[in-house]
Amino acid sequence: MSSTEQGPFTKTSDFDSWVKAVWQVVDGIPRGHVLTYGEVARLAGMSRAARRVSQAMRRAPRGMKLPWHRVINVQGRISFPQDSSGYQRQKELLEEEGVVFLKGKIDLERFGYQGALDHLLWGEPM
DNA sequence: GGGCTGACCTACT
DNA sequence: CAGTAGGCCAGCC
Repeated sequence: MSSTEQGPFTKTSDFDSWVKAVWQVVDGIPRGHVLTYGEVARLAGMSRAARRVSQAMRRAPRGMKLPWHRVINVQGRISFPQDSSGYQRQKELLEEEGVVFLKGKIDLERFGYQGALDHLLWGEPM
């Protein structure tokens, strides 16, 4: 038993399996909510692979209709350059679902998974 | 094999 | 709050 376990995916050949796990996690994000790259990586089984989540989503087939726009960075911001078409497209899709941008940022306490659970337990803040 | 890039994250200043 | 530094690791040259 190693004390420095990193996860079930230690070989490159396992990366493809992990990619599919990422697709499932992203596909499970409810409308109107978001997850960070790090959260998706952890839920898929590799806590330190936040940077690989974008690779995984880019590999997804078009027909899958993956809700890629519900994945943002831990700062609550969209990870595309602000002047890119990808940024605009992602922001539109999210606002269409009721996600609110405040000064270019999304309140993770409110629209993230953890935030949703907290609201159920503690009630709506404000 | 080596070096660079990137839809990232944490910690520190 | 902004900026920096180190860590992460698959993919591409």
